[in-house]
Amino acid sequence: MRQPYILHIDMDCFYAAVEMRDNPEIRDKPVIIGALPGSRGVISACNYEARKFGLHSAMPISRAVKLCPKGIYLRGDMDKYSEESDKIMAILHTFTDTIEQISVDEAYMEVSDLGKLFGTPEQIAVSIKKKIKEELGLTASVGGAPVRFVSKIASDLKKPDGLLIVKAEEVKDLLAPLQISRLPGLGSKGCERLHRLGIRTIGSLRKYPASGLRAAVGDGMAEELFDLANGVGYTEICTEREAKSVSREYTYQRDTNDREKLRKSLLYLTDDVARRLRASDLKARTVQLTWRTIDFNRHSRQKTMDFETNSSDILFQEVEKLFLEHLSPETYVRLIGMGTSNFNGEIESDQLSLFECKSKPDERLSRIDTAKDKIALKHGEDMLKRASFVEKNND
DNA sequence: TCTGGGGTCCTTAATCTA
DNA sequence: TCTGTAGATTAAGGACCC
Repeated sequence: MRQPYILHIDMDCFYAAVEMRDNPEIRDKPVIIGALPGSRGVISACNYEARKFGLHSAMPISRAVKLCPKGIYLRGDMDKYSEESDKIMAILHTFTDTIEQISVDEAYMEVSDLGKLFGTPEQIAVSIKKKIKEELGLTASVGGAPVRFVSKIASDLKKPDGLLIVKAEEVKDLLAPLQISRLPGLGSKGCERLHRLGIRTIGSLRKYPASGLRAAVGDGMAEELFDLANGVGYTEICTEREAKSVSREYTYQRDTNDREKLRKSLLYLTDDVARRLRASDLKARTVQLTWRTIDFNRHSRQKTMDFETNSSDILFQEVEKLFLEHLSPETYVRLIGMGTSNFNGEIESDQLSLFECKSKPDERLSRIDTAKDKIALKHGEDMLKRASFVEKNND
């Protein structure tokens, strides 16, 4: 049987790198992409200059500003990054179609069959890096291994602009000294549990008595951890992935229990989700209302309908029912969101739902109070801009 | 002190159904 | 028809990932 070999391609601080390429004057400064100072939010990406100040992705922006007040803070331009991402994927597709895109800046590719055409995995990795650099002015780190998660660890170990090719017989030695947090699926909670057992490195996990680990984390989890520690993991590349849910959420700048404001936000969010469902030719059976209370706890209520839809009106009716039923007027909310899932059924795109046929566009828009909102909705402006507009005007 | 947004998958409990 | 049970499905929340 053919031995798989997988490359993991990961762009270096992607959003920040695109901005630095397009604005050379900020190249040597700390560049932070994410929420703007003064607002609620976190860092999406930052460059290595910013990291020197202790900044990292997911850090609250308020903390980032304290650590690095003179940084260049940018909201970021997802459309631009998405275009760049398409170009990167196009470069990867010049080598093979066995590619699994994980996010805008990351992908796995299977290269074991490409020897005759493009050379060894190392030669392919070098070519990919060179092409991305020459054609897009960006750097990528590439890791290679017979197993997916090891290729990812490899690319990560050599960041930025790195390359590490791991042979099958080298996998165990590479993993042994690394922290268990490098393993996929082990986040802060999982690591804490293992740390309590005295397990800190992947090597020590490998040597831990099986019975003890089973008792601590359960049979299934223990088996999976042993596999990972021994370099055993997924090798399949999934070239096509179907969405299982589509959702949208919004965090208020100030916590609120204003029913009309919450309802209006839900309407915007639902309309956005429904639009995306229609664009993807999807219809959902399950509707979910999500909210975050001031203690930062998340809550959700969902309902599965006996029919499927992508109609804004019907989805809003359902999510509004959940809202009225489960979110008490006394509850202060910091985030509200709606989601859809359960896309099982066959799509008949020419079959509009009964409700949608009956509902004229202007009737839908009449739910929204201001003329400005109507224009925004018609022109498909970004939902968050609209939501913050409503927020400002309601405050 | 402060903690986004959009996802996936897993666990657990409750409910439904054969 | 009643009861118990096992398995499937649904709902809610937790953990994780980028």
